[in-house]
Amino acid sequence: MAIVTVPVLSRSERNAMAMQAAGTERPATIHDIAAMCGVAASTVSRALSTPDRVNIRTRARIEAAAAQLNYTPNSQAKALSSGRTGAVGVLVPDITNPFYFDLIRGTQLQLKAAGYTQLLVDTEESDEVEASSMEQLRKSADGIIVTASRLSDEALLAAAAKTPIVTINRDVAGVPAVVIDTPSATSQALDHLISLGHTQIAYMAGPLTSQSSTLRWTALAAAAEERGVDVRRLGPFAPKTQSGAAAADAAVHSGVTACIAFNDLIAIGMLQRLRERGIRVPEDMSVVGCDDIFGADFCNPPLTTMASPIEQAGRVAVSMLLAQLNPLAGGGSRSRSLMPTHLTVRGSTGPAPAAS
Amino acid sequence: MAIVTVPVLSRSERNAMAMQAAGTERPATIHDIAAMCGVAASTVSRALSTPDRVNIRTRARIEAAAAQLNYTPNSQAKALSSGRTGAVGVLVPDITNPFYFDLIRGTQLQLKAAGYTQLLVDTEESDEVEASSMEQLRKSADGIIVTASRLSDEALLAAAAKTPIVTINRDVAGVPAVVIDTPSATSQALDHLISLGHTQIAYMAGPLTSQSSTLRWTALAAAAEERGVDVRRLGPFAPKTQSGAAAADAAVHSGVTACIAFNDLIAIGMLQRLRERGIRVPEDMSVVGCDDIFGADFCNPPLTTMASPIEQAGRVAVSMLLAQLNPLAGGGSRSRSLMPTHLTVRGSTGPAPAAS
DNA sequence: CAAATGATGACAACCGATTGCCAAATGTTG
DNA sequence: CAACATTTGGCAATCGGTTGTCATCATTTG
Repeated sequence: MAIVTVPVLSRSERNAMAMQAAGTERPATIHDIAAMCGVAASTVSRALSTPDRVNIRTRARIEAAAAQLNYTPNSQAKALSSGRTGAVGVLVPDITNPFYFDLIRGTQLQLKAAGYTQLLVDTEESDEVEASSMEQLRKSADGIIVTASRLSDEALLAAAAKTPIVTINRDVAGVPAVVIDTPSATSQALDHLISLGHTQIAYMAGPLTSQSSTLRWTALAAAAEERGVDVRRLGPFAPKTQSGAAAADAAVHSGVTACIAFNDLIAIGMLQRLRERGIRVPEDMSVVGCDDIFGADFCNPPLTTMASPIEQAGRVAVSMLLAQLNPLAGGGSRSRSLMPTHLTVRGSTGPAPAAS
Repeated sequence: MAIVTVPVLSRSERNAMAMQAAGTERPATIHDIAAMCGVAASTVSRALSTPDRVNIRTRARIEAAAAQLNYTPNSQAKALSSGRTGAVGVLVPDITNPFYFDLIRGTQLQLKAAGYTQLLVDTEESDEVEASSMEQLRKSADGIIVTASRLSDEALLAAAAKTPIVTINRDVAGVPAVVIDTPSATSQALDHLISLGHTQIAYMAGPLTSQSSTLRWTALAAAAEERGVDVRRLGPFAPKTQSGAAAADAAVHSGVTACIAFNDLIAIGMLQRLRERGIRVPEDMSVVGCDDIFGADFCNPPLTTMASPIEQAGRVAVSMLLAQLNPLAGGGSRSRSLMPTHLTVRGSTGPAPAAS
């Protein structure tokens, strides 16, 4: 029986063969550069990451070779040895919600500017998915931005101990957070409605698990008491336009003349339903939304809403996270950032109808 | 001078110390499992990835240990050695555009279902950013979904030779593609307008680099000739609501009674501008959009538009890409998928005004 | 009972980078 | 010119897995 000797191939030989076979030019590695320059791979690594550590002449040679081979470091390998992945996870409860479009845009822009990659994850409004995603991201991302978390305070705190985290619209002591100050805008909305003569007002609540909704209601109820007007809470309603129909019906049935919705989606859904039912906005019913999402300005009528600097919130969250990741840059990173909001009055609010 | 002997620590010892020091429980590795079960790390690897290759009893022990340690494989390391990252890049020209929201949702859902991670990248409508992103993703993703590419046919073809790619709304021979059949819907839109008595119609074109816009215009011009009506092309206009103002003015100035916009954003922008100028829709001017994005149903008036199965297109693109990645599953993967569209008539189109 | 067969699991190389440590080369000073 | 200080760059271990190869052990068969 003949013994077939299989020649042992060096890395570059194999690479060359692979290229020949597949026609697919394999990305260059530091070894390729090292071979080309006649130095060790470690020197190449240093030349590119710690330039001072390498003679300026060899560095120049290496840089030239790198450019010629069109070298780009393999991020996987980098991540494995250095421990940092250059990626940041962004968790949103529902990509469908336009609110998060602006947020995602903000994080995306800021992350890209800092050379990071964005890993977008839809947690489907589920705390379980959220928890498992975070666990997963712990290894594949350097940090996580969690929006409108559905997790318990304890769970969030525990997670924050393991991974750098910044939350958005979820305030837990000990976890850096960006909070959009809609509760204060809620009072403005109430004053706006009161100035229009409304005294019977409803708050169309969001999900029970939403801290934002709770905070808004608390602020609203306090302000209402203070001002001596009647504000009742209806719902909860899912933050989708479809829920707007139920919300509209509930509002009409309750006899109020104005309502403040948890968010613009519900408000826009209400507008549609009210129109269907022949109830005029704002003549018969005033509607205030929250967030000023895409569409709030061109719906019918245009929506009076509490404008949130959503995209900016995303950017700030990224900045806070990056400050946490690279403490060197100084500038003591604040652990909490409150984003101001303001009321944008459009066509969906008007004077209260004469008492019937 | 005393010689201090630094004890050499084993991996697990170091790990233990790190845990003690930081209080941060480091994720378990196959080595931890191996140590716990008294087997080699490679055996653990096989037990988890090639179960048949390992005795059922040891496998059970390993699985138990893995569960107890709450083991999750490190995706970076996996990617490094296996060559596959479990991630798919999704390139969109502009995250701002609501069209891509639906698309992103579709890809996200389908990718997650298949256990893949989505890497979202905004190419900012720039061919350079697009090219560099693709080069970057070549190593950090198993495949790429490119929407409305700004690259040349050659560049796309070259890229597709190096990485599995599926394009959306960009048809290049040799590159798998999902194409939304808006050109055919354009003819339907034309017929709809003709049936309403319009004879002077404008097409508000999108970016010159957009193949979709060109194809729609070609189909529209052909259909117009066939039917003997006058359709002129105006623009190009950027696909943003802000461009709608210019588009509206151009349409009015050209004297047409109806226009078909490249997409809903332009159409919605037009509606706003026309309203500002006191031009009634649809009494004075009919407007047709394209895509049926979020907001098209509740703008004022609701927009007649060519409805695209956007989310579905995203899902199909993912399926095609995954079929390309795992050819084993059989089912000869088609290289081109045409998504049907249809006209959704709402309030923005009406009978042509009596000749003035 | 010995030989052939197959199941099982350990060893070690490898993926592409980073980094501590050390030796060689270079430069400086007395 | 010797002694010492500094660069400079290579070696090798490491990150956490995967996978080819091979020795070993148990089982079946002649």
